[in-house]
Amino acid sequence: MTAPTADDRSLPLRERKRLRTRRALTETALRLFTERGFDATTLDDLVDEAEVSRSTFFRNFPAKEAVAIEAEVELWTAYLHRLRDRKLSGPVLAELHRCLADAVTALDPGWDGRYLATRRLILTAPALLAYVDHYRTGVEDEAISCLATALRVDPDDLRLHVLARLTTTCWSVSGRDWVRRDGRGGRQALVTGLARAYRSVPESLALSATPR
Amino acid sequence: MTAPTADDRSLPLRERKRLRTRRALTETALRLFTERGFDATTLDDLVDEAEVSRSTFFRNFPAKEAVAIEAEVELWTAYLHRLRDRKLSGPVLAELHRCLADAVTALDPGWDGRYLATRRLILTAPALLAYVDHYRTGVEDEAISCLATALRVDPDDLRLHVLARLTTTCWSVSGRDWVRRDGRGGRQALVTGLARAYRSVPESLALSATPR
DNA sequence: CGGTTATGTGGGACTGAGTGTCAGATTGGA
DNA sequence: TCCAATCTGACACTCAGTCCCACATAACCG
Repeated sequence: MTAPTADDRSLPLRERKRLRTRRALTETALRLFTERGFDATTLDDLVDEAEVSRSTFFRNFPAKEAVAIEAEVELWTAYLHRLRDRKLSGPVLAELHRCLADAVTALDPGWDGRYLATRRLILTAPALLAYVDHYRTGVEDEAISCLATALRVDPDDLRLHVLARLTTTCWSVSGRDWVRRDGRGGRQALVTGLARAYRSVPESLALSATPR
Repeated sequence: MTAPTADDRSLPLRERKRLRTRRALTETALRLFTERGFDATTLDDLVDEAEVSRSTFFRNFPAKEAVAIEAEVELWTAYLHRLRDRKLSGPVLAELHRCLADAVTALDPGWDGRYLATRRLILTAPALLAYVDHYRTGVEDEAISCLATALRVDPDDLRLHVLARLTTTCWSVSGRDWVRRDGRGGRQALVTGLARAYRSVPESLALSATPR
């Protein structure tokens, strides 16, 4: 489950190079965007600093925004991966929770810092926020199709949509909280917060307004 | 609740003109995008056909995508409007449902056709889909802040996030279904489908996988 | 090992969205 | 009727993203 690193000798040379440039780009991007701002940093600045061509950039990332949210992508990729592999049994919401929590736990040690940087960046750049919103929708769709297959249910079944969105909602709220505390408590605190979020889901439907 | 039309004599002339150009732009846009495709239609094509300048376009819409999803905006604007005005009492999810259903019902008669055209367009243009995803997130955030104020609850309370997202989820599924049937059954069918969606929300949490 | 093929890279030209500015027109008010 | 506020059109500019082609380098095979 560990992501292949650029110096993994088992990979063909070409693949290793690709990973190296990818990593160079994400690192440089996070640094430049943080220092100068997302909008103020042009793609030319970035590829210049990372010493690759614009062509190469677009062969690795579909858009300027994409290189800034690698940490987000790593998380959801791991989540979907687990969801696909897992034999589901029992309440589905709990299964989704488990997949997400496991995914978070297994991410490489440097992820925390990268994710914090990414989230902070997003707070300053509307374009990034829009990009993440749409990206997560894609993740939800993937999750729905996984579930539909695994449970042998119509992909249009509302229940799947609700469950898939609940997962991103729980993440969104607990993740934001974690970032607000600057990641204090580390991975453990994040997982704990996530669990609390999932626990309070059932209360949501019961929420009632008392007219004053 | 009826949107002001371009020939409402009670409005100052300036405002009437503004509405007229807005309407010209949305109508032309929907037509051109449908005929030639969203990507294949340039902004110059559009403003040329609508007989306004590019400057005027960007004074009315923040992006090319925005002019294509006016029907979507009308819906959610009406929803949020009702949500703000309404005195909430009882189960909040039911209240949200009521706001949305009322909003749909009250929209002007031409809305059906415009919305169908918009949704079909979105199926063909990824950029539009991304734009709508992000737009709806904004609506959810607005709804959350409304609810937080009305219920005197922390805006970070997960329950509000869940409720706000459930609303867009229910809409998304029932709306897609309605569009797939080419809007057959009209507004009434849409509202009925929406009600069914809301009804099946509680079952979602209970959904359980039976290992085979 | 040497030669061939496939794949990746850099460079440059091009399109089109979105922004800023400014002079001129149009509206609202006195 | 005249003035001030506001809106419009036109133009120049930046930058993201696409396309294409010559060249290099890795992978494969005899």
